[in-house]
Amino acid sequence: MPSKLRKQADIEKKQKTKKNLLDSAIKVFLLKGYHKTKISDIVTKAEVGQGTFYRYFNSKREIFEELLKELTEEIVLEFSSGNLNMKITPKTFTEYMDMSKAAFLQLVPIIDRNKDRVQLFLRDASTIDQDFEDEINEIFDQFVLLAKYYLDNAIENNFIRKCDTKIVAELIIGIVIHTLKNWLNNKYNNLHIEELVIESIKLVFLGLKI
Amino acid sequence: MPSKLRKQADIEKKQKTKKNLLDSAIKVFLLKGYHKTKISDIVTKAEVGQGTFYRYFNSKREIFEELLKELTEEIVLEFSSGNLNMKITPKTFTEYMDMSKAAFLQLVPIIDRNKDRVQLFLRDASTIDQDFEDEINEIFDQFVLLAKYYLDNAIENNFIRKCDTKIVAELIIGIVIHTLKNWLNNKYNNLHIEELVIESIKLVFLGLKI
Amino acid sequence: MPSKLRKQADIEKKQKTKKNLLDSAIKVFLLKGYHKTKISDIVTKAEVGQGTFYRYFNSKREIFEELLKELTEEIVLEFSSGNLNMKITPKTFTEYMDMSKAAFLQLVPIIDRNKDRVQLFLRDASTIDQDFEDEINEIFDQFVLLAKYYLDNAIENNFIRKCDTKIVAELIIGIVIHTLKNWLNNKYNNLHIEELVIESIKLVFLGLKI
Amino acid sequence: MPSKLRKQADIEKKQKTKKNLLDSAIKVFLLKGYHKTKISDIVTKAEVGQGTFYRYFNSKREIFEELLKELTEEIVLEFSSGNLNMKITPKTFTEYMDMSKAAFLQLVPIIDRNKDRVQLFLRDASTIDQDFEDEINEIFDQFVLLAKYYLDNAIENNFIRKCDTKIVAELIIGIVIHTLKNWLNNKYNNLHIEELVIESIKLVFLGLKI
DNA sequence: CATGAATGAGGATTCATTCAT
DNA sequence: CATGAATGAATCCTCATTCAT
Repeated sequence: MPSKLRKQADIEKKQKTKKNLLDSAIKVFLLKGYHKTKISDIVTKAEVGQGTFYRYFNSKREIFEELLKELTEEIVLEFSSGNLNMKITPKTFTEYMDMSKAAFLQLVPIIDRNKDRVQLFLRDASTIDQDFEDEINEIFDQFVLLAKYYLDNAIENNFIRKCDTKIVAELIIGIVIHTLKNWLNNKYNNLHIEELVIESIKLVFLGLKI
Repeated sequence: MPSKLRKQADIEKKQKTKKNLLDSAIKVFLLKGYHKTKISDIVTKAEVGQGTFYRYFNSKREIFEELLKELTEEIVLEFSSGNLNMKITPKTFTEYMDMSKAAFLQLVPIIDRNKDRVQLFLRDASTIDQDFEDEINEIFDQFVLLAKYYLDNAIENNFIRKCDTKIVAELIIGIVIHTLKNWLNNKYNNLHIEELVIESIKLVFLGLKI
Repeated sequence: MPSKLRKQADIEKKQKTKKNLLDSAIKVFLLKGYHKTKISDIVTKAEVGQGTFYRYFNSKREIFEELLKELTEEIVLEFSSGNLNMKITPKTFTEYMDMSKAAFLQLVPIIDRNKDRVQLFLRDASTIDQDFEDEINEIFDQFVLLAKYYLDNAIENNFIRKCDTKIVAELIIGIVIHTLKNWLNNKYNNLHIEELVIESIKLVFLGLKI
Repeated sequence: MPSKLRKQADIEKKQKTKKNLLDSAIKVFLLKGYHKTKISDIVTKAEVGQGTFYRYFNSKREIFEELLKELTEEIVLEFSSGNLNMKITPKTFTEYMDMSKAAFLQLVPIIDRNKDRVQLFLRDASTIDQDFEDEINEIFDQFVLLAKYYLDNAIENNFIRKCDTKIVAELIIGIVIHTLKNWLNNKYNNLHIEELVIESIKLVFLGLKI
């Protein structure tokens, strides 16, 4: 009986169509911006019928939501996998600095795999509605909290000078996000992101003092 | 003849109406976001007829453009007035740091006077169209260039360590903008912006080293 | 007391303003067509305020009506003055033909004085509303009736061949109007209207036969 | 798979809807005039939604344009099919006259099939914009050129008297168009168009001479 | 399940007309 | 009397969404 195979094929086809729509959506969103993008732009890009869109998503907002969800899930996964946690307890200022560098560099592959999405969310998400703005801010805040936790820890262990760790954590995340945006906008044309990370870490840890 | 007085009165009335529309627009934009704002929202807020809007602006984009223009003009004025330039040549690292602090603090009143606009542009301008995104980036770039100029100068005079001044300038502006956004979003509820500036400068100049 | 003089001056000024508006209106109507013309176009051309228009006319239709009235009155005057009537009873076919030629040539100066109006009415009047279409047709019909009267007369006197004078009268007026339109559109660039009249009369009276 | 049949059915449906809109448009245009007609009048007549109009046409002007295009194409087809050319070389003045009569009579069925359109264009087209006025004039000019060609030919063969063929051709077309307008306006209530053609030809060829 | 024609509510835009100065 | 700023009704036009095939 082919019915089972048929069903399997159907499911695969459906998943393919959905992925096709998601991929098309992100391309168009990125090019025209979320607000200027029409459903018809997405289905034209995906080369499917207008009605097909509504078999998979209820609205433009929903497909955007799903795009964001995929990204945040990947980040959360990376977080919860413990990859971002310090595995070795640093013993010196330099070790602590190197470890921080390593922590940021671990995020690079995720961002590299999701360049389009990251760029889209950094630009458009906060202008859609309050819920999205909140969600974006929550993600940022998590990074801030993580950074603060490290900073507090480092001060306790006397690796770094005393400071208002809440503010400094925000400043660090501020650097990261702005740098990321510039990099995604190809502002540092021939520069590898690793170099940016290294220079950032050096600035934060060593400052500009000779 | 009263014709001249009449005309004068008319001109003042027109300017008042236009200002009313601009003020109303910024309030509504800020509350609902540029994209969700309808012309009818603006005229309702301004308590004028729908047609009145079109006597002064051709579209929603145009009124936004004018709001941006007013802000950039004020900034450019501040720039060109030389207020942002170093007046005293610093002689030591500390003098240089203090001077930088002072430079940033000079921007604070402009931002304070234009809180709404600044917040609006940082959030919405880049999502309207490419032209706006470019314009915003151009403004940022000017600050980056200024920062780079100072950095180059400081390195030449041996006040600070050698570094890739282009990147570091971007990092500094990144800190500033992100901090600004957070502050405008009332993230640092009870914190004075001066404290943020001071902490930022300290981070950039001294790093986290003990 | 200057009050009387003042009043006189006021009246003259009013007449001047009204004439200014009428002249401006016809120019704009001719250029953009009645329907595409806005009141604002007319007052801009006349260099008066928007409100001034409404001191003299209640609507766009009314100013058009007045323009038409002036023309029809002039034509009616010419008619009633008897200028268009045969003064001499023709005695031969040739005399009759010459007389007809003269009758048409008498209309030339009126048309020449009112070129703009004639062109405007021939093009736009019938598209404004039924009343205007009727009025235009009535004018045409009067000419047709006149022509028919002459034709009947001529047949009775054995100057011309028998024919359906209603139809032929219409045909003759058709020739005249179409020729007029072409001439007003500068289709016969270097041709004097007299030549057109002569050729027309020749065609109607003599046909193409050798 | 039914996809092909489906598509076929869709295409037919679309064509039907479009035709429905075109038919409705012409009816409303004719009744209210082009300028007084609103898009909503057309869709109400066609009994479709407002948005449906915009699936097929971008504006009122565009649907009018398409109506005109259909008519001109039919005329051009008739022209190029050679039906309007002389098939038999006339040998006498009478033969030439009969042939001319036949030529005009050949146009009658086209006009009869397209009464509405012809009437619409003769009345409204020239009041829409310059482009339309030009297009209309071009069509008239083609007929003038054809008439002139015949006249030149006839003079060469000594069938008719010498004359300014350009002017006379214009005069003839003027007769035709004016007559046509009157006929379409039901001015000759009980008169068959053939009678009009015959009387016109007689006038042009034989004149009024006995 | 896929399709795309049809829909109409929502929002933008125009312009004749009013009226306070 | 002249003015032109203000008005809002009228109309255009878009596009997310539905639904019959």
